[in-house]
Formats: sequence, structure tokens, C-alpha cells
Amino acid sequence: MAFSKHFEHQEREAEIYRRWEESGAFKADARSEKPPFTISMPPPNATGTLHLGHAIMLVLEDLMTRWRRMAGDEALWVPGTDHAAIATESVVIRLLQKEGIADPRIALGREELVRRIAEYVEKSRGTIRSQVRGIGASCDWERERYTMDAQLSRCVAEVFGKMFRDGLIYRGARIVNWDPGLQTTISDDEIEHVEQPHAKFYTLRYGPFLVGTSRPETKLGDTAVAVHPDDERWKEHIGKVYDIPWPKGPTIRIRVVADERVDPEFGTGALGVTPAHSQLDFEIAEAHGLPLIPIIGEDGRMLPAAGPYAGLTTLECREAFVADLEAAGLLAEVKTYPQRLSICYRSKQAIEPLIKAQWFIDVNKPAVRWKGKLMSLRQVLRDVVDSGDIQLVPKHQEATYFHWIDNLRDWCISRQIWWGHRIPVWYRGEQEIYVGHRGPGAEGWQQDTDTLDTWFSSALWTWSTLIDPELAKDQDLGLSQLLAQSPDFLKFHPTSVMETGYDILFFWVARMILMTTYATGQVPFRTVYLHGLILDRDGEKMTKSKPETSIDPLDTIRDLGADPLRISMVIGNSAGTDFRLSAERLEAGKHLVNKLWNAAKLVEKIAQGGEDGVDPASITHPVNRWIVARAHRVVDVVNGRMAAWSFGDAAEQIRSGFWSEFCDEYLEAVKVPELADLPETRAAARHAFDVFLKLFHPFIPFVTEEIWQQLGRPGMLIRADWPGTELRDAWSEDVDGVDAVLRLVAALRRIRSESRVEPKAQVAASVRALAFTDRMKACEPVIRKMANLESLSWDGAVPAGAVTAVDPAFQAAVDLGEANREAERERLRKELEDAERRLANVGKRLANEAFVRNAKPEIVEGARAEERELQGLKGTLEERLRELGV
RNA sequence: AGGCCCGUAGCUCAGUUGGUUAGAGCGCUACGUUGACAUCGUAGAGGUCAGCGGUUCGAGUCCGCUCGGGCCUACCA
Repeated sequence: MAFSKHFEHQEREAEIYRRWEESGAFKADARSEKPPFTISMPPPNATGTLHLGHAIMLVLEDLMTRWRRMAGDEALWVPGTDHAAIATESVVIRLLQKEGIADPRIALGREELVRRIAEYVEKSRGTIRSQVRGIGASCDWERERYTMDAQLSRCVAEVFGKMFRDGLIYRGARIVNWDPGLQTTISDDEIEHVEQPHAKFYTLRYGPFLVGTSRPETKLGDTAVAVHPDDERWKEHIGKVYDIPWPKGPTIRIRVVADERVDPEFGTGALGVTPAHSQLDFEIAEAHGLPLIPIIGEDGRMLPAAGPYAGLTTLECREAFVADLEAAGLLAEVKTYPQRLSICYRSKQAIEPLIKAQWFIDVNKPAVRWKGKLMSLRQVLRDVVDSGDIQLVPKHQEATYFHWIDNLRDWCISRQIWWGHRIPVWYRGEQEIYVGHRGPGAEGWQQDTDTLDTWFSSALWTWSTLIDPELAKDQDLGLSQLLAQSPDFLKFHPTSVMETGYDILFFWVARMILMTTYATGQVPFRTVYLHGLILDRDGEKMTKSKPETSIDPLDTIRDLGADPLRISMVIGNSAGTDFRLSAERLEAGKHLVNKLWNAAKLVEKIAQGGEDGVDPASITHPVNRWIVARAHRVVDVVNGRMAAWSFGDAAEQIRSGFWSEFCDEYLEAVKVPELADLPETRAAARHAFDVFLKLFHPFIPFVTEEIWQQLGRPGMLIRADWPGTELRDAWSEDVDGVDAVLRLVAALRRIRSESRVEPKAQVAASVRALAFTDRMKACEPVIRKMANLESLSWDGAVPAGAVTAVDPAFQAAVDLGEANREAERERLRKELEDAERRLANVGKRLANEAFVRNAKPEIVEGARAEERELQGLKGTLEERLRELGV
């Protein structure tokens, strides 16, 4: 089949993907004898469209999956989507509001709203599926999962029940992070901090105290003043009770307590304690048995307890209250200071800490069997990384992970939204409670109205996706039975790699470890590969407001193809590091794809009419041997880089091996008839090219597959074997000889360029081979063509007006006439100087006894060889200068 | 306040356990290109590896400090 002028990505990519999918190339077999390689795709939210964050995730996971599949593993990549509770519900509510339904929760009711959200999700999941396909993801669509699938929901309920019975889940009234906008609690990890450089800090006259606060309105709910037990300033007040009448009411009664947690250095050293609206204050209040007075409601407005301020928003109240204090002379000071405001990562609204009865996971209770011991969730989290059961890439992220564990508190898992897994708990009256996946199945029970944190179900993702859906229909099976009888779980879990952004290390990665070790007794994955953020060329987050530097993956796939997008996101990218993607990079990616396409055209031409089935090991010409050995050396290097998770590096190695060695050197060399006509050249060219095609495939799957098929190679590249390394060190004399030939060509070209020889002018060269003589002579036609020589003699004669080059393997001379004499002398002197400098360097090292004694023998031997080589070079240069009459 | 990362060519970044003359892409300069090349090729310029000190026969690489930049975490009210 004739190659088209260019790779027509728009029509070909979709067609190639269809063929892969139809051929079953993505499907993994749980009964296979091959070692498993498993990746759970981090489920993209079932809202919106694919962005570059998804793209990098898909590209990295796909290249790992394709690589391991070719390398002989039973590779399974499980795709799926997440119901993304808060994100989805708020998106749909906003849409409904735009349609004119002011308060969809009230207008539609729970059942109808959930139905509408599900409908919306179903639609956008279709969009995401096609976009994941568009990028070339070779995931097993038959195993596609969704966090709300029946068997996944079953797992959620089962785990909840198990944790409840083990006392790891409890319900309690505690300070929680309340988002008044979304009307729900959120976990500690869902809080973001925004810098407020000029926040106001007020100091109030507060009975006998001066008390500092950034939120004066909360002082309406104070029930104590806490001071440090050793603080002399306030010692006399400890234990006393004061009634403090605020100017317009209410009057609060405060007790003075001593607590170590108060920092005497901060402010006045006296802390107004607001137990109902501050975490620390709540803890102090608990320790001292202080009363709680909630003054802020869930709507973000002041409660009746706030007296005359009831009904105001917190900010309105602050303003009014401060004005009243000032009028009454109770405002001692107002200054500005930098403060970090807590906001919800989703709604970006300020968080209101308040007290609410919620469900929590206890991270400190020693109730988890792990390695024969009873540990707390926190201890297990620490142990699996400490012991190396789980490896983080890059490794320094482990420090961040441990830091997070150190600060970890009980995880609030209940949410007041409707979209999600409803808490599997039923109540009857005040006393009775039922926990389980089936429900109590009797009259008079009411299910808990809250839903679970979306990360609760995501935390089960590596294994809940592997539970057999049919099996899960049997409601009588317990969790351990579901696990023990699911073939996919048995074959593919623990998964091999979790690849995701470092920004969700805590949200998700840590939670998966926490839940999975507990629920299955296994780690969820062996390795966590964390990629960085994709930024624009200036290192800033891409936004639609900066279209000139913003890149949309869908546009790129349409305009350039998926391959250029993929390769340009991988080359130069490394784990844990943010990556700047620019139009220039995409351009370079496109050029690479184009280069590969054109090389294929030439290879096909070279290979025309030759024979199939030639064993590469039987090749004899040095140039052909050289490229075969080189290609396999690249394989060896790439294997090492891939295994070390250095995918960008691996891609770069493939790129440069292909471009410089295969294209610029080999393909140019075999254009000479002496080689082109050699039957084995067809075998060598196609063998080496196939090696590069295979190496490239995980990175740029579409164009490589298209070439593979157009060249009539057997089967599909996606299922081809990863190339071996057996010929990596073969034919070293030939390989070194051709290396010398290439250096000779480069030397001759340099002479031409430096001496301003017309590009078209053919010159006469004379060469004396000092090593690899046979090989170099065998390559004479190649040298003549690549250096554009009229004639090449091997007598080594140096005419009077020649310009020369010396190398350990050869001396070369090009006769350019007398005019170049002086320039030649100059050049030789420079080269001699350089050789002498290097000789002095290596001589100094070898003269150093400590070096000879301590350095590794091969290093010392290398230095000796270098010294010998340089001495030879120096001699040649000096001789040549003498001939020139210096 | 604590933790982590980064500082290498004009720009973006590699540089694997310390070991010859520190690399690539893009950009730049000069030249070339009617047959694989929406181009590509050939040759070239360009770096006191942020600074200081230490360990070592040997440091871009290991250790300490300083300066500069970024990120994360926290119950300084």
C-alpha cells in the first residue's frame, strides 16, 4: 500500500482506535498465566470535559499499560468515572437555577433532584468516554466502572458496616467545617487557604481582659477566657467568673480557665473561648467542661443567642458589633495582619466552623489487623510506606505523606447533599439503629438523610472495580466472600501503579491506602507515580482568560493529532514536577510524528523487492550491523529508564536514537547503491526501524500502528512483543568501526565548512586508517557520499596545501591548495593545545597516588587508555605541524 | 511556625549509585536542500552548574550555611 504524503490523523486515529477495540487488544484475561500489570484509572469527574490534567494522566497510564502489555504482562487498565458528589450536585443545581428553578432542592425534592443529576451524569459520561478514546487510551472498556454501580455501592455499604462494627466509624457532635453556600460539611482536606494580607485584627476590652480576635462577632458566643497557667498577668483571674454585658446585649458569662494550649506570646495572652465556632476553643471547652453557645446558624446568619444581632450575616454582624463596641469605648485597637482564610476547595466560600452531629472515621483506634498486629489506621498508613510495601515516586513525596499523617485527625465522612451514597444507617425512634447494606426491611425505620463523602467510595476504587458484578447480586455474601470469589480481584489486585497528580495525594491516594488495607488486607497498589501540574509556557495555570498561552487538549487532538499531544507532554516531563506545555512543544511533537512517517516511506522504498524472514543476526555489512546493534542498545537504555519511572527520559532516548542515528546517519548511509543494493540492507533497515516503531508505540500509538500496518507487518503493533536486547553488544569491531567512520565524515564536513568549500564542490581526501582499517575501507562509498568526496585514497598522503584532521582511529587530509596553509596551522595549533591540556589533566590524575589507589580499577584503566590515546594524537599533530614548517 | 521542592546555555529542562572535554529541544549565526521530510540537513556560537564553606584522590551530583523562587500543612485566637 502506498503511503499518503502525511499521516492523516483526523481520519486515521479514530479508525485505528476502532480496530484496536474491536480486536480485543485492550481486554485483559483473568485466567492468563502472564504476570498481572494493573492500573486503576483515576476516575475523571462525571461532569465537564477533558482537560490537560486528565490528558497527562491518561497519557502516562496508557504508555505504562502499552509498554507492559508488549513486554509480556497481562495488562489491565480499568477505566471509570466518579460521581463526584459535591461537584456534580452543585453543577446541576446551578444549571437548574439558570432554568429558573430558584431552589431546586425545595422545588424538586430529593428523589427528583437525584434523578435529574443522574440523568445529567449519564450524558456527560458519554462525552468523557469518547474523549478518553480520542487520546488513545488502551483501557478495558468492558470493565468500565462507575462509583454508583450496584456492586461498587455494595462495597461502600459493606465497608461502612464493617467499620461501624469495629468501632472505627462513629457518630458524634463535633466542630465541623460547614460550607454555608453548599449547605454541607466538608473534610479537613477539602479546605483551601487563601492569603489575606490585610485582615483586620481587633483587640477588645473584655471585662478585666484585653482579648484579640479577627472575628469579633464570635465573641457573642464566648463562654470562657483561657490563659496560660504560667502567665503572671492573668494568674489572679483564673477560676473566676465574670458577666460581660455587651453594649447592646447579650450579656455573656465567662469563666477564666488555665490551659497549656494558649500561647502567652500571642496578642494579650488572653484567649476568648468560643466553643461552638472554633476547633481549638471547642477542645478547650471540652477539657474544662464549659458550656457551648451556638450563635451562627447553618445559613451563615446570627442565631437568636446573638441578641440584637440575630438574623444578620456574620459580616453584617461584625460591622455592627464593632461599631457598637467602639461607641462604648470597648474597642482597644484595630490593626491589620496577614491571615489565611479557610475556604471550600469546591465552592470557594468561607468555611464556618460549627458544631454538628456527624459521622467520623476514627484514625487512632487500634482496631485494624495488619501484619499480625492490631494497629490504628494511622499506624497502618505509616507502616506501608515506611516498610516499602508502597513506593512513592518521586520519593521525596513520602516526607509530605508522613507529615500529613502526623497531622491527621478523624475524618468527617457525612455530607448534607443528596447526590452520593446514602449513609447505610436506619433509625427507629430514639434508641434503635440499624447498619447494613440491605436496610432493616421493616416498618417504622428512617434512613439517615446524609450521604457519604465522595472520597469514601473513591477510596475503594482499586478493588471495588474488580468485584464481580454478577457475584455482587447475591445479597447474602459478605465482603470477604465477594473478594475471595471475584476472579479479577484475585488476579489483578493489588494493582501495580497508581498514577495521579500530587495534588490529590491526601484526598485520594492516602484514603485508598487507609480503606483498602483495612477492608481487603492488601495494599491498593505497589507504586504511586505522582505527576505534576500542567502549566502554560510562563509557568502559570492555564485559564480561558489567557487564550494565547492556553492549550485545549481536544483542539490539539483535532488540529495536530493525539500523538503530538502525547509525546510533547511526556518528553521533558518527570515525576512530581510541574510541566510547562507550549505551542512550541506541540510543534516539536508534530515534527517528530512527521519525521517518523517520512522515515517509514523511505524504509518501505529501501525494502522494496527484498526478502522477508532474514535473521538480523546473519547480517554482515558493518553499517547494517551497526544500526541493528545501536537499535538494541537503545532498547536496553530505554528499559532502564522505563523501569526507573523516567518516561520523559526514555522518550528522549528513543527520539534521539531514531532521529540522529537511524535517520541522519543510517538512512543517509544506505542511500549509496553499494548498500542499497545489498539484500541484507532490507532486513537490517526494517529490523532496526521495527525496533524503533515498537519503542515509540507506547508514546505515540496511532502513527506507529498505522505505519506498522501499512508496512504489512503481522498482526497489530499494540500486541507485538517488546524488542529484546540480545544484539546490544554484538559485533563490537563493526560498531566501533562505523563510529570511527562517522567521526571521519564529521571531520571531513567540518573541514569543508570551516574552509568555506562550496557545498557542491567535490574534494579529494586522503585517509590513513589507524584502527578498524577493514571496516573503514568497507565503508568507503558511504564516506564518499556523506562527505561529498570526489576521490578517497587510503595512502594517507598529506599534500602540501592540505587541511587535516586527526583522531585516534584515523588521519584525514583534504587538499585545498596553498591558500589554506596559515589557517591550517592555526587550527592544528588549537587542536594541539587542546590535546595537551587534556593530557596534562589526565596525567595529573594518574600521577596522584591516592587516585590510583582509591579509584575503581576500571576508572584508572580508562584514564590510562585516554592518556595513551592523547599521546598518539599529540604526536600526530606535532608531526603534521612540522611538515607544515613550523 | 513546620515540612517539601527548585535555582545548570537566551528560554524550557535532562544529568540514574560522585569518575574523561556538563547534554537535549526550542531559539540564535552561517551555509545548503527538485525527489523520505507541512520541511529537512551540515557546521557553529553560547554555561565561573545561585553563592560560600566542608567531605573526598575526585563534587553539577554528598553535607552545612546564605541568598532567591515556588508549593504544602497547622487548633496563633
